[in-house]
Amino acid sequence: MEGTPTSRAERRRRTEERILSAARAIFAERGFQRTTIRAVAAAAEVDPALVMQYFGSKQDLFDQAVRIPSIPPLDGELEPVEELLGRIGMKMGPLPEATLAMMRSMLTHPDAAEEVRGKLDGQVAHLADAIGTGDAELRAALMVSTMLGVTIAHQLLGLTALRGASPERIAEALRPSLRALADG
Amino acid sequence: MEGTPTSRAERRRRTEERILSAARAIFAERGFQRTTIRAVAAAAEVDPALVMQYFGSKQDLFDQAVRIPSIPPLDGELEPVEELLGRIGMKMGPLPEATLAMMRSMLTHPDAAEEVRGKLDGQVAHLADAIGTGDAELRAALMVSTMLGVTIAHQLLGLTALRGASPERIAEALRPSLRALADG
DNA sequence: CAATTCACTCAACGGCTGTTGACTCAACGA
DNA sequence: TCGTTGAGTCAACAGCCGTTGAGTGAATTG
Repeated sequence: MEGTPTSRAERRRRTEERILSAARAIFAERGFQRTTIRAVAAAAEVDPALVMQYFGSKQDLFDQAVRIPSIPPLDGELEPVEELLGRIGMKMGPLPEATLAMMRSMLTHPDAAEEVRGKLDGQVAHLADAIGTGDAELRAALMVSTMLGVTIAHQLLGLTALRGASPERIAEALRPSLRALADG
Repeated sequence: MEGTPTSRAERRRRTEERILSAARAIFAERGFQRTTIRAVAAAAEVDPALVMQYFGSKQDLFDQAVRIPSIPPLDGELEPVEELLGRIGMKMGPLPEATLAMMRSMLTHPDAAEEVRGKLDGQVAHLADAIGTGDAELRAALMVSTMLGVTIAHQLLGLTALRGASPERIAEALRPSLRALADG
């Protein structure tokens, strides 16, 4: 009926995306070590060997599945602290699976640890520039660490007191705390 | 020369402690999954089978090595927020290896996750009582999450900006932020 | 001293894992 | 139409892991 609904290139594209999607989900749920090529393949309804053939190794699969689009934080235009405080809510909402996978693995997978550390160091430097005064770097690091801790407690650990709270309420309650760090 | 420097009971006690110590160190450094009975045995200079014989299973070894003395938080006497803020410094200093092992594993080992979640929930409830007003539980949870985040960033991830900072400086910089959460 | 207990070792099993190479067969190009 | 490409499968290998059971020899007990 249709003229080739499944070209070879199309099929390949879709299968690759199915594998990447399954990988993201399972990496986010179980972390790097406990994620199995076989489990990813099963979730993608594909033979395990195909995953290897397409992505080379488990580590390569992790790299490609979990690579974050990495929206550069508006380089050049120095985002003021105020606007960052306004964005808190977004960071509390449902995060991309790639980010969750990274965070899930960062304490037990050295590569993930280095990747996250690098990204956080970048955020710290960016924030410290916007703050400027005295021990800006330390306070910026504490702001980033705070966001990290709340995200972990909320999304990864599921602290009881946070499980029912909406991103907006969390962001609102958190704002004075972060402002106290941003100022002196 | 000496009269029985090594009684049977003594030898056993020391060997057990050697195994537990090695287990704590490796669990803290690599987390549950990546820790090998063989690696623990090697570090304790003992046959892997002996670890099994003494502790039953890897999970049991983890439980016993990582069990925290669990100083009850002075039940009965409601510790005021002020005193807790004073204790921040201690929590930033070198933590017991058992605690580090627990934290290292909490994102990838369900049992560790539940244990940590339970402990943190307890701290939240305790703190919320001391706060009292309005949405005390949410703000208490954010205080605990902040401490968690800073500890992770400092001890487990090694954020560059935090690596050179003394516990006292971190505690001092953090205090206004936590006070903002404790008040309205 | 003889019998027993027990700390400790040795060698192996069975399962799971990442990874590989040979194979099948439908889509493709000439 | 026919040879080639390439998506996808199948079966297996090799290594590591938790765990086990039989064994050894020194400390203990009577």
